[in-house]
Amino acid sequence: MRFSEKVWQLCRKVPKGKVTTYKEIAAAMKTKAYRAVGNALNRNPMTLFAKGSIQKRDIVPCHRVVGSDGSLVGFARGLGKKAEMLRKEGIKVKNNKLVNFEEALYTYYGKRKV
DNA sequence: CGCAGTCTAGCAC
DNA sequence: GTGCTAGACTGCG
Repeated sequence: MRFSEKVWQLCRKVPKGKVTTYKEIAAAMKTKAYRAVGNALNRNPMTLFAKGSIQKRDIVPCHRVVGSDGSLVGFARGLGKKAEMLRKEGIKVKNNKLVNFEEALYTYYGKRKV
């Protein structure tokens, strides 16, 4: 479970109006299981995991997590919903893809130089 | 476009 | 308790 918890915390670290990628999260935890990251986000956070450092009030904003391409991959609630939420946060989405992706991209390493 | 790599969670035995 | 399958992904051919 440690894995999932870490994923959620990293997700919560993402400020509003910003997004992150599975790759970044996985890299932040020194892993390469991008799939496992998404998997953890998919199953656990939605069910509210009030345990340990995780606060039930602070659910994981899984909608702020996008693919490495800045595309709205996955999301069981519906990509359209995800896009809408992101747009409300100030992130522009076009055709299930982030317009200002790199602009709104939040990295745990500080910065990412193109 | 299709296959391989990586990790966790769930189900079956 | 151990083993196999499936999955919100990514990278290479």
